[in-house]
Amino acid sequence: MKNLKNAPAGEKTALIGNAALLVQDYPRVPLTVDCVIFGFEENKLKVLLIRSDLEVYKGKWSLLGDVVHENEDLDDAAYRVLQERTGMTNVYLKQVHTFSSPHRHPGGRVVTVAYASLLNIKHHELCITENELHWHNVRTVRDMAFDHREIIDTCYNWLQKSIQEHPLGFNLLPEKFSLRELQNLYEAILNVELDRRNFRKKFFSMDFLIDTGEFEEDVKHRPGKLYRFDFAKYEKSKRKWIGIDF
Amino acid sequence: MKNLKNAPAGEKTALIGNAALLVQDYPRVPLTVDCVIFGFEENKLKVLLIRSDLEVYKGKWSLLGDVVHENEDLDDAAYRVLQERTGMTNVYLKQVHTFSSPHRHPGGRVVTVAYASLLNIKHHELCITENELHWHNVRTVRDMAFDHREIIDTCYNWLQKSIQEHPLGFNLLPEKFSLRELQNLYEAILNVELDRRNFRKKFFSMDFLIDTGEFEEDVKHRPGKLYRFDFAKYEKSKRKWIGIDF
DNA sequence: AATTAAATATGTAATTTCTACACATTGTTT
DNA sequence: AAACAATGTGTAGAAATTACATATTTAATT
Repeated sequence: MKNLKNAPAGEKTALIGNAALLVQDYPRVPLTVDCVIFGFEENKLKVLLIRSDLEVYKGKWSLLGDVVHENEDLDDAAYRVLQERTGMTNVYLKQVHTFSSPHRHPGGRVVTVAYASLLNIKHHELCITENELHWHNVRTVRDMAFDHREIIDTCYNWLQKSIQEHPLGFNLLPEKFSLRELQNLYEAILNVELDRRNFRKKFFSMDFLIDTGEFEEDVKHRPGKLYRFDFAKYEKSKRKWIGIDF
Repeated sequence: MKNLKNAPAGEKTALIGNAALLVQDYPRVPLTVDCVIFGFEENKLKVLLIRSDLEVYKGKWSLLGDVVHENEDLDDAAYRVLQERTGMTNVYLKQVHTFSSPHRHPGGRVVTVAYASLLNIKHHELCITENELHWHNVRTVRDMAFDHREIIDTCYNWLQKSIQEHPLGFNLLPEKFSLRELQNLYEAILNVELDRRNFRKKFFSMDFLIDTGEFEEDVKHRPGKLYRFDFAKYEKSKRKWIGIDF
């Protein structure tokens, strides 16, 4: 945050009185946000993409992004993109990483801040009709514009790590869900198979699941119990976790 | 990464042929990097700070930072700052978070990307004489310029989490270290007291410590064995860790 | 109505990891 | 030689993880 040009080493340098003048001379770069919007449907982790509108990326898929406005906080910009594209507010949104490779954008230097957001596909109407807005399989989607495949990979890694430490996954499920749905979610995101019995044991022992007394409907087998996640209890209990392990 | 002004909804929009023209119209912001340089000495976690050279922050402490140059990658910028200030290269450096509050800089909007870096104070001569460059206690240092206290907090949280999952701590120690030094490091960073016997057991069971056959010198008690960390073995063994827990 | 199929629901034993603690060893200092 | 201080090691109980089997409930089938 500081740099004194032409300040001879060792010489006592005067303080800078006018900070605005200093900043005026700083190089400026175009700054954007890109949202990696994760959803969950048909037991697959999905990501929301749109067709690129750049000629050089014709036919390729692109994240939902936009330029950051003057004096706009990055979080605000990300929420704005989300609101504009999905109509949703109050969803989970998290800054993950900033990408700055000088040639990542064919139009010249553009730095972008990647946000991950998780939302329940069912709660969501793809109301915006411009371009083609689609859910894609996170692991298999190819033909991405820019460095967006790399951005998705980074955010997907972040997601895999985070859902093991925080109850983020519930943002991808309906408010009431069966244990099978929960397990499917974890298996899809972590890309592993888990033992059903141990999975249930683990979640019940954490004691954040509330039995709603209701059952699944419209399933062609024995309906499972529906649960809600007790966010209030979780918030109160947040424990500090010490466990060196690598 | 895309936004079409004045595109009537539903209307088929033409592809953009000239990406450079598009980017030309993007708003631009001053972009800096700030390095949170952690060190370890006298069993305390330290952070390297310099006096702010802004009049409004007279007497306050500031992180080591600089503007990002044209077409410069952020990682490169952070390494450059580190090199310029400490003369060190090949040290651990990691992007942690980007801070963008519109009024975080008194000179106007400046977005900064925070990097954390860990280095061994002994390997390091504070050769740069301009301003006052000092190591400060991470948890107690106050009177910080800008939002640098918040940036340090964020990076410190990142560090606490990371040293439990990755062998980063060894970058803060001499190449050969005693188990007591290692434990002191963990206790200082995590701000807890650990059981000596269980700590040793844990590290030995991970099996990444190489007994050098050498012993501490110049200690006024029974010298402890000196170990090295087996980075090569660690790299080969990186295990994928599945453990849902919150 | 009885049978089959499929998924839910639950229990238990063996293993591993974590935790709390006690004692012997080695080198320094008095 | 004795006292001291820190290193080095072991063990028993608790807790968490893992692997695996059987009963239950509902829908679909005969």
